[in-house]
Amino acid sequence: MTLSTSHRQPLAEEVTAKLRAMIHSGEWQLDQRIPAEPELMAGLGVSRGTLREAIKALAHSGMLEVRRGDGTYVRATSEISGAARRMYQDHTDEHILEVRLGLDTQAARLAARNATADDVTALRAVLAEREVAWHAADFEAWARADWAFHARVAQATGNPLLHELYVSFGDVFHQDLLKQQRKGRMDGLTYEGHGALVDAIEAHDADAAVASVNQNLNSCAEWLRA
Amino acid sequence: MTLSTSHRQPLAEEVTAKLRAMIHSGEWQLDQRIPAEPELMAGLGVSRGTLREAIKALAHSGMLEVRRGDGTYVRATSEISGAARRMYQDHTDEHILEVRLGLDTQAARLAARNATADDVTALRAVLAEREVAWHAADFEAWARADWAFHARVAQATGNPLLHELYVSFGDVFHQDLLKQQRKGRMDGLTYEGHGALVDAIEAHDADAAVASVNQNLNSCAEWLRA
DNA sequence: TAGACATCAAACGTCTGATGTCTAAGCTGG
DNA sequence: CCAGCTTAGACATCAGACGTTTGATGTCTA
Repeated sequence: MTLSTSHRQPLAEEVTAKLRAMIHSGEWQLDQRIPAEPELMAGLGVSRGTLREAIKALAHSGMLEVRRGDGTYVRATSEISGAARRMYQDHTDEHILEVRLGLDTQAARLAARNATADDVTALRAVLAEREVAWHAADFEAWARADWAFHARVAQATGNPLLHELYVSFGDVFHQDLLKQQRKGRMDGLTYEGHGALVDAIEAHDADAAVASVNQNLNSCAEWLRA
Repeated sequence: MTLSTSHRQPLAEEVTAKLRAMIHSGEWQLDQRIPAEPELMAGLGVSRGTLREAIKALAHSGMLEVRRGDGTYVRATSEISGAARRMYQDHTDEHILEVRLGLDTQAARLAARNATADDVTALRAVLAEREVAWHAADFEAWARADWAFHARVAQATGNPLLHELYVSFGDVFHQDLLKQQRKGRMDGLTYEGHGALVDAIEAHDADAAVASVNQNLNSCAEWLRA
């Protein structure tokens, strides 16, 4: 804590926090339109200007999209994923994948070092969900479970920052997966490999975990280039 | 502009962009107080509400700090470094270092694959600066050169996203290094190692580059724990 | 003279009301 | 059934006023 903020928090900040909480808690779902300004004014007991400052702040960070004449929509569930959205806009899939590979590798290494038995159990459970969705050809459920697996690995590292990054980037990556599917090029290339990763984590074998991730994502990179 | 803005961009967005440009261009320096709202209103030709929305957006992203009764100050030079500032506030040095290790490793691997002769030349130049600063006991210059080296490695990867991340996080990491120095525990542990990394990059030896980074940052991690 | 206190101007925080502009949906006539 | 028009609702912007906080200045006292 560098600055001792003796000055009390402005009202607009509180309102921003409340709106963020509404989104994060899921009360306002993704892509849903939130109530109009007058209604929110009444509900929160603040003036238009204050409310608009709060909304604009969240809009600027990418969580909300304000459509003039229409309404305001939830576009992301956290600030970081808002940044991720812009990231996706400005960079190619391959470059993003390279950065992800760096994080995935490190996550695998740390998870192998720090994962508990509960972590391993949870990982296998998510993997089972993923398999069920695969066989049911429910692509959306599969993508969700796939990302949940990666996020769970990050959680198993015991590094909250890494976990936060994965959770926050989740909906953007998820959306990207869906986009890939629309290209009609989703064969089962990442179907295997995750099981080996869990085995390596359970055995606390960091090298094997890293190797598993490398193999998995390298093939994914080739697939992107194809 | 990637998104087809069928709807015209709101005025407040334009103002936000102008303010951001003022900061990014260096016209408003770090920690400097920007002109008061009435003055900006006149200069930009917008009403106070519109101006305040723009300011608040930047404040929320961490670039500006608005101090009631005093004025508004520049606190970061980009949105990402604003996010980095908050990241530093919420997580321990060790966890941040773990994430950085993941990125540094990947940067080294990709730089070894993609670096050009010019990249290598530039890297050696930065390293020379760093050494000069070290012998001159100019810690600030050393920290700046050290980070410039890492950023240059990221640039050599040919991955603009990775480069952007390093550049944007620069001032925050730089500040962190200075904080470490204040703890009075800055011995020359990272003095060596970077030379070996450049050699590996020049030889396009990815494994050696990764090994160099691992050794370097692992010792750094131990130093943090000490 | 040095420190504590009172005062003031500047700057941001918030509220209110009015008006402009855009969007999506409903209506209408063919 | 559809194309074009109309309209209600929603956000965008402006203007003015007043409240609250802060930093600086001046003044008084020990």
